Amino acid sequence: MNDRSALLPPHLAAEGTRRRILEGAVRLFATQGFHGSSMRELAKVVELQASALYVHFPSKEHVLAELVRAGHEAHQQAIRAAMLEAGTDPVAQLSALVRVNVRLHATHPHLAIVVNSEMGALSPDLAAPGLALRKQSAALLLEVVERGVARGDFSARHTGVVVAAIGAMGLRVPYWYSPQSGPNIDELVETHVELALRMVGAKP
Amino acid sequence: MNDRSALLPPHLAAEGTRRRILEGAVRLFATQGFHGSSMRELAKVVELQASALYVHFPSKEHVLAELVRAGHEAHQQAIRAAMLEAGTDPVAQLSALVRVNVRLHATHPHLAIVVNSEMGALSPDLAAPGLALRKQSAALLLEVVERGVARGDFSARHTGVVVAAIGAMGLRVPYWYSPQSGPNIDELVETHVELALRMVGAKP
DNA sequence: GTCTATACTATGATAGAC
DNA sequence: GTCTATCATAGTATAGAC
Repeated sequence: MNDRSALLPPHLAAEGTRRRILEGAVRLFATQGFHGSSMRELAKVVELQASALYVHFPSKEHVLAELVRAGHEAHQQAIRAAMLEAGTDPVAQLSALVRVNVRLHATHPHLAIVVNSEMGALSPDLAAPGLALRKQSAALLLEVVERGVARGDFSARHTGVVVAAIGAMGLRVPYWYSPQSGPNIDELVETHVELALRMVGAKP
Repeated sequence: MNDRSALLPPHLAAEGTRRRILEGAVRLFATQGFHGSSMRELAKVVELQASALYVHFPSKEHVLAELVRAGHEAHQQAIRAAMLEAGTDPVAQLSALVRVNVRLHATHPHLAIVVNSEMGALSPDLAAPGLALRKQSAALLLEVVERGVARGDFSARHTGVVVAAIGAMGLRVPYWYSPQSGPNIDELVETHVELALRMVGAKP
């Protein structure tokens, strides 16, 4: 987790105070958790009175919901773009998915942590859209791997476990990676691509 | 996460009401988080009044601390036993570490989730012992992999990233795995061993 | 849009009877 | 060891002035 990395994806539709609130919230929620952060704390970070927050968001939960929504949207958009460029080769498709997933998690660690760790604090209604996108991404990764196995490009046997493991290593990146004390982001990404290809048993 | 799996490791030194409190707490903290659970909720789960909890633990934080302590101790004990049986072969050592790590996470999912997700809620004093054990386990895994590379058994290049990825896939197991809807635990464990060996580029 | 003031509730924790 | 009753504080959220 690096303090200088982008807090929010660049295309997030929020400006001025609303954006500053979201930036404060993503840092607070990532480090202390949603339930471990209060509206008063958030107000202090953004240099407002707590009551002023309610002009921009109807509740604390809606602040989290907006972060989770933005995170999932950025993720889905990145995946979609990557897949369009990847062609039909399973090796290229898997590489593209891992590449974009790890890069996003490494460049937006706070948001990734909030999306991954704090989504359970949302009511079912507010969590549903994110869960749907998540399911979709997982299914896409599984399809790519199973198609690779069917074509003979990959040799993995328990594809469900392999896909979970590939997802896991990307998911955990924001919890340990720092561009200061490790490889740069390009090396991190390409190492993960190489790992994923080994995990599915891609023909060398 | 499976409701019927063991909530606490069998050797935990707690009986009677104290143990029931810890069992209720590990379920509550795993599903709602430490800050998302109240002492009144915990009391209701254990069928006590909230004030009775303070006879057994001086504070809510100490309940969490005891869970975290027990989790780390069980983990370290299991790793130690596995390494003693593994001999000097890096392949056998890495296999043993992954095997025991994944098995523990799969058989005690609630405790694993609490240890991994809620430790940040502890004050530095109460978190320190756990952090030390964690660092030790991570260092051991890194040593095994680097020794394997030095001996020519493994071919991995960025060992730090590879070790983080191997740890990540084990860490995430309790968040997705269910013995009902997937492979049994033995298959899960052996699949992870195979994945880890592929990740480090073990000679076939 | 932001402020001050405040309502209302939930929370961690304690006191004292049994 | 557990109960009822209670305290003190912190929490989310609202009202109304500017």
